[in-house]
Amino acid sequence: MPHELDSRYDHKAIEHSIYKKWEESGYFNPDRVVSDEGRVVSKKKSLRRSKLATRNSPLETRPFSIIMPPPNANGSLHLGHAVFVTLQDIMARYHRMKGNKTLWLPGADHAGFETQVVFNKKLEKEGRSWFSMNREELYREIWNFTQANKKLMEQQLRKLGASCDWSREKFTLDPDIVRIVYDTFGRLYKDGLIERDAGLVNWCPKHQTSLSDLEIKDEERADPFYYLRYGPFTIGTARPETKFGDKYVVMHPDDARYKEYKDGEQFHLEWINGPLTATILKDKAVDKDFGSGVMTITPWHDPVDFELAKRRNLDKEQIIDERGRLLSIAGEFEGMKITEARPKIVEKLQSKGLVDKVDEAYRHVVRACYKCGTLIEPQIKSQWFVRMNKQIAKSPAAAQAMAGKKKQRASQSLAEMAVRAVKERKIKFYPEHAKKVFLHWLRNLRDWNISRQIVWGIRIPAWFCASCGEVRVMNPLTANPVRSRAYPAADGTSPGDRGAATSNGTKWLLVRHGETEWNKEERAHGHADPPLNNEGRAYAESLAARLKERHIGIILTSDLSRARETAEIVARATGAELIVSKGLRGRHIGIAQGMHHRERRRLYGDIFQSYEDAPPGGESFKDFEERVWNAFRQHHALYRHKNVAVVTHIETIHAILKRTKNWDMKQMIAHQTEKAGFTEFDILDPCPKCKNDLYEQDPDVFDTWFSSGQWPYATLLAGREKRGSSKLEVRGSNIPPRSSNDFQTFYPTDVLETAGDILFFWVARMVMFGLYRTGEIPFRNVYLHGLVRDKDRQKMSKSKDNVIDPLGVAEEYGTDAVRMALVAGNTAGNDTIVSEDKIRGYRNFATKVWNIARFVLMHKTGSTNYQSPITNYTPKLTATDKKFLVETKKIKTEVGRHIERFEFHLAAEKAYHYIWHTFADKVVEHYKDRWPKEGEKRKQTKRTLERQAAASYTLENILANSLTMLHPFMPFVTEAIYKKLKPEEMLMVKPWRE
RNA sequence: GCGCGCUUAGCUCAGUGGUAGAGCGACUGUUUUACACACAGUAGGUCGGGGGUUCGAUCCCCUCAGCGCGCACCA
Repeated sequence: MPHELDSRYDHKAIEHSIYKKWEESGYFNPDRVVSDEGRVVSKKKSLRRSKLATRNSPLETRPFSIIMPPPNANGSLHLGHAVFVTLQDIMARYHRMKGNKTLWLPGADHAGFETQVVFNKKLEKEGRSWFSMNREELYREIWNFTQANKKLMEQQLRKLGASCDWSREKFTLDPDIVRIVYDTFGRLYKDGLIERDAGLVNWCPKHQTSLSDLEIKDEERADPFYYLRYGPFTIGTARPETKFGDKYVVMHPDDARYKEYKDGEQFHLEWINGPLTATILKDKAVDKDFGSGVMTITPWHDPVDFELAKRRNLDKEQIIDERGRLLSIAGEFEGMKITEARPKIVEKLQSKGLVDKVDEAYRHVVRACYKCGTLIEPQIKSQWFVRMNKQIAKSPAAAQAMAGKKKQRASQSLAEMAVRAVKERKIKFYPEHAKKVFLHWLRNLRDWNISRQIVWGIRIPAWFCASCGEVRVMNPLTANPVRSRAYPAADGTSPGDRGAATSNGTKWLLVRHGETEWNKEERAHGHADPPLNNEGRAYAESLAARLKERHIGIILTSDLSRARETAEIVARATGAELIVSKGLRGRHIGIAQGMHHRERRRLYGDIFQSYEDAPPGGESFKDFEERVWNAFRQHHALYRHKNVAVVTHIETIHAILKRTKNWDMKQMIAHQTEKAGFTEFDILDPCPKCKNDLYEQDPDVFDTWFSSGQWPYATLLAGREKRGSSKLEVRGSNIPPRSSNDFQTFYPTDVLETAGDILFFWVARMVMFGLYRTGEIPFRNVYLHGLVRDKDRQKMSKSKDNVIDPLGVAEEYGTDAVRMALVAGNTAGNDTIVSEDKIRGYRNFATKVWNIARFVLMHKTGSTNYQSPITNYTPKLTATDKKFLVETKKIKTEVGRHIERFEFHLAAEKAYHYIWHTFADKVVEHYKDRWPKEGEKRKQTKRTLERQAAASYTLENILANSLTMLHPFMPFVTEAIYKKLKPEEMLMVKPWRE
């Protein structure tokens, strides 16, 4: 019997195959136009069909687009993701049924720093760390890690019923996305909105990178506050360890207590490590009422002091290094961590009588890395900053280029552009008050540091001339190719480099040879010629692997075995041509040859540090450098258009670096050996300033939000280059070729639906970049959802063990139940409470819907269940039947209106309430009377049969409408039921208004 | 310090200028052929305190209190 239904809805048996049918139908792709019969027809044809044309009135065929916030490809989806999937899917499904050309574009984010931190935790468990890995290794491993997660995540999105267009899926590291990100960087640079500057950055001593102002969290805590005697003054500080170099003492110009002192006046004092000359400054930056009203300044490690020093052009000195240890200025405290040093410094100050008093319970706010909680140590660093408040001189070149027409706009900054768009109500916020928060933030915005000292991300497309430091910004994916060059994703530059060329297209690498027994014994080689040992050969193999992906054409090496053997191993692996050059030999050290380094330093230390003096029987550094440089220059002239690896001796590398970078001996010696062991140059068009062509690329990568901030237009433009989707074609469906103008069709997008906590991180940046590059807002509406909490209002976290795995509960109660639980009671901007009880409640509702359908199908015209003869009777609708029908349509319209107003909870609750408490409780109950009860002997007349036919018709109609209105919320169970009702059709594309 | 919210039934939350709703929970009854993942019913709130506007306020305004969040350079 065709309409036999079990009394329970078995989601497990059905969900997977339903999703598969949806996906294979191709209806997730907006390029498919749906006819009323549910078949796909070509666009031109479909418009000629009058029926379709009627339904798809101009209003309804307008496109509707949502770009999915790309989940981080570093873990599996949690309930927060399930919330966005549900809300966005509701909109997508509703608009698709309404007849809009609906695009929901999925993606994944590489999530730079976050992912590298997550990955590092994994490494730490294995006893490894990112700091002990080279760039390529680390990049490759994280690449594989994210790809695996991404795949998993896509499956999870499917499980949640996401009706997104997989053929347009994007990853933030896709080459076509990266190209656009590079382009934006270049244009911002040209417009003067991105500058490289030595600014004070938030430095995380654990992760060894700078962070933006948004990536730090404030933490209130109690620390001792020390009052120290600084000459005639008393200064207050919570950080005595930064005070070693303080030589300016500042007070407010109006402070009567210090009126006898004059700005610029100098005095001598005894300080932590001895006498010091200090200068008095009068400046309004000082708060008279705080502490003693006098402070000394540490510009290198404090934002206020930095600003003051910058404004008044004062000296700045670094006190604390990147690992959080004191530098040599600290004298006896050098090398100590600040936590360790602080009490000892205070002790010393005390012993010198310099401590006035200590306030032990001083409460203040410290800033910490938002990922690891390590205290942020401000440092001065040369980094790339986006100038948020700098006026763009003319209308932005970027927007003109993209819009293809001139946009006349007044001079304004990135922040002002965004403020204006919001104030002009071009972008609406849900909840509305988010607008105030948004504007408040924009108006207090500071420059944004986008440099990150990590590997995982899009490498900044900026090069520095190795000789004079001149900056060159270019898009390596579009710059004029001299020759094509393939960069694999794992080479540490960026996957965007694949198959692309830079303006000159070649790389020169200076790499060190493998180890010999002499190296192991720490004996100096000179021109002695021991072979590689086992470790040396193993190193050569790993070097070969590292170089293999770089398409090395030529390997230059010296004729000495250790270099030459290393080079041969690399040549075998890479297929590169080997060129042996005696000129590249290391320094000839004469009598010191074979000596232990310590011995050599003891006997000849001065000579080896000197430029002109030669050791007995050996070369002076000057002669050595000349010889190496000549050889290097000759080869460089011959092979500069090829990718070259120079496999040679560490002194040779040092000599080349010294010449290239114009170092003196001191600078060269200070250069760290391990860094020189793998030096990478790009050979570009000669530097306009100094005519040299060796460049080094900035090793930093972009803050991840710099790329995701461009997501709306990047995804839509990137899609332009690709036609069709091989992925879906493989599955045997007939997806038409990708529309070539996604950007024109779908931009600006309709809704940006995302978590409220990334309003600044993401939403604000998208608005600014969108306006800057396209001249238009990226989305018309911003809907923000809150955090998911458990029934005790607790934030879900692994440590609290209250995490609900969305896929787990979906497995147990059905995806539909989870989706309903996530949308019911979920208002814009507020946190959502989800408990298993709530999910169970909506599972019960799914069963309810199922059983309504069971009843309707049992009483359906033609059903064999009751051996109903009503098939032959024309339904004669009674007034009640009509009333019921009208009511359903009214509710359906209201549900739709709520969705359009972003009142998803009201829509869901309305549909729920109607279906359960009207349709089931009243309508179905009402119709039971039209059929004879069991055992009842009621005479079936023409009239009763007509009334039964009317009941059947009405019930079926109400069921279809109920399924329609519920489908956006509970897509699986509704589609499953609809399949029983109309086996040939698909509810997902059933017109909403039918 | 500045800004933004929240305070409604035991719990979690909706909601409206005309003296309140849902889910879960509690209690009573019911195995009636759509559904016990159900049905019928019951109890439970002076809508944080105070003041104002209004014919009328839980809803609008002011104020106080408690809670939460965001921003902020007080060394």
